[in-house]
Amino acid sequence: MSSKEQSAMASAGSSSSSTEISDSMLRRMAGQSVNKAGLKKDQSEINKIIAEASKGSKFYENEREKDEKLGIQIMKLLDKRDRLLKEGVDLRRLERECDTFIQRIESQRDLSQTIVHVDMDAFYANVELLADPTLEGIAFGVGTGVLTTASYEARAYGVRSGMPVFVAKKLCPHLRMVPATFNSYGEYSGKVMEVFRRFDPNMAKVGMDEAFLNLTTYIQEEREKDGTGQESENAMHKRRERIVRTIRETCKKVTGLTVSAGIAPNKMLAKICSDINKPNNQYILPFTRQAVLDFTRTLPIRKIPGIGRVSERCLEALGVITCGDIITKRAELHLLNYGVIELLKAGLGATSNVVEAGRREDRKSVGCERTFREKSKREELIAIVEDVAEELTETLQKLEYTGKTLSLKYKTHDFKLHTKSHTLQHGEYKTRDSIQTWALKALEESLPLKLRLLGLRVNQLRDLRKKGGLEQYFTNPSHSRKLHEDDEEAEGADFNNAIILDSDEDLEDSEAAETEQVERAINGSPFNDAITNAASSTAVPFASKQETETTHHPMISCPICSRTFPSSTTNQDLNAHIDVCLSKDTIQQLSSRRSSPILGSSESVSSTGEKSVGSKSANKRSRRDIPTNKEDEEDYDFLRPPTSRNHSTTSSSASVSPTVTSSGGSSNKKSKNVLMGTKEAPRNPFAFMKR
DNA sequence: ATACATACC
DNA sequence: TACTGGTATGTAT
Repeated sequence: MSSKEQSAMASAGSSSSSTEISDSMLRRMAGQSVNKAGLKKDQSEINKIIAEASKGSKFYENEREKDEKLGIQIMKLLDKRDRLLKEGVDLRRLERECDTFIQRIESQRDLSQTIVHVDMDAFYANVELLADPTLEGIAFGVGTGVLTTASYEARAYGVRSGMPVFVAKKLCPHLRMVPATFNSYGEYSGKVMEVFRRFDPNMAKVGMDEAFLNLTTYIQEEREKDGTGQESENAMHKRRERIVRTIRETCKKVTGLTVSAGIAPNKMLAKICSDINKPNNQYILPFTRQAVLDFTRTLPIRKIPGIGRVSERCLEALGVITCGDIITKRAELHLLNYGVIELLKAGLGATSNVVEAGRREDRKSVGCERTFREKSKREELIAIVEDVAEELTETLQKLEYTGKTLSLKYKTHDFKLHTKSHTLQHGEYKTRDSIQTWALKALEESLPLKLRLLGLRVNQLRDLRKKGGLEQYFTNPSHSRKLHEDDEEAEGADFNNAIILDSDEDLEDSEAAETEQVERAINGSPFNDAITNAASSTAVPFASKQETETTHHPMISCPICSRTFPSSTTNQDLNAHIDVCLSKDTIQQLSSRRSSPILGSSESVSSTGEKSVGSKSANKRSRRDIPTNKEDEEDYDFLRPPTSRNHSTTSSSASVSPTVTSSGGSSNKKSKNVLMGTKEAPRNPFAFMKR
């Protein structure tokens, strides 16, 4: 048994002598933003204080249980791996399969787009600072009960967003707390987003305080104005840096708030880079394949968006700590069915560079929930559900959606989450009554209960602003429409009327469902072909998409070493070359000699983190403060995880490189991404844990 | 279709 | 004493 397994056993088993807190628990209690943050104090000391402070609480007990379960899952995972290996699975074959994935990913690596991630520094805290200058230089937090943000002075003590106030006070006894004022954040957010839009009208907002920009078009236009022709890579580098500095200075001038930024050829890298020189600074990654690979090789996997605490632990158990390890351990990851392709893309730093504004049609659900002090009286719980239902109804009406399925969520006193949902066959949730009726029924059949949270959410939405019927397919093909254009008077509408008029009816026209089928029909899945080909040991087509689709080169070139071959070269020969090339070049470069464990703490990559959390304050919240300003209308402008989209292809403003379209023509019902991507294998750690 | 888990801001 | 709220997406059944 390896030492890895032993340590997995140790953390899974009963590591609870009454004084000892297991390593994983220490990390778990440290909270989600810990890895992103730079720390002045010794982190392990801080972690101990945090865990010690909440030990014995129901919250802690629940976390400990989850931690234990995870440990067991991880053991099963390792068992499964060992069993498969003992059964003589052909690791070499899996490795070769992965190598064709790598080759494919490399062939589509796109360095032509200038992607920027802009991220406001300690957003809520700095807005509060503007309103109250006495907070200057002071360790303070924003929020009540739980911190949504901590000032940089507070962070020096290990105080983090998402941390309960009482724990934060243990770390920093003189911590001052100020309540959150969400309306003002919305106003400032609107102002900075406006600034960002000047540089990329198609900017993708990510929550209140960050955004992705594609500066490619802006840069090109600026160069045309200058009369600058072709530029050296060095000149481009300087130009990118200068423009981003201008963006940040403009934000500061307009709002008084500081911004940090990351500049890179795709979203994942840009996002990671925006953290490096935080606060109030920027970081640019050179736009070369080599620089990207050097950067990712030692990058801790936890930095990859979508890899959270749980995935981190699973991967760690497999010996995958850095992105470089993903390449080294690719065969094992593939063996365990752990979304290798997505991991490889991240590991190679070749992820999506598509920046587009969120569209209204993208919204999938609308919900509302609240936390309160433990309650178990039937009448009290009913009153809360009624209240939540009322608020949800108003939100739905304001946003102009109805939905087919409704779910009730509740958290018991011991922090266990439960959901119940119901979908209407012939009608839609639309009125307060229709929502309340089912919600109350669902609650009552679960009673008696001791609860601390109740929430309702509507799924399977129908957009009331979108025309139903067939004409939608002929008129405005969804993409070109932007948000602002059609929501002028959204806030002026009178919904009380609607409530009365619709009273209790569920029956609504439900014809708008065909859309998905249309979308499915045009989805191709090039990667499926790759998988199929690899599995049947057929050679992978060698040329990149550009080559196959936009031109007809008589020669085929290796995307790794750029060597060219006559088109008559057989697939077998080509594959042989790939093997050699990959093992020589990419793989050696990527596999860290020995993934140095020092990286985790010596922080070559991160420095400070932040992240505002939450939006509405808990408990008491009048229905009147439903957002009403224009930026709030944009709340559906959320982020798709950068790694879940595929790169290259049209980024709306990409005029620099030729547009590339999907090549694989195969059909795959699961794929959602028209651009090129399939979802690929899932990244969920439990996918490969079953049985 | 439903329930639950993970992740992000 | 004390641990948010809103959204997405994936898996299991």
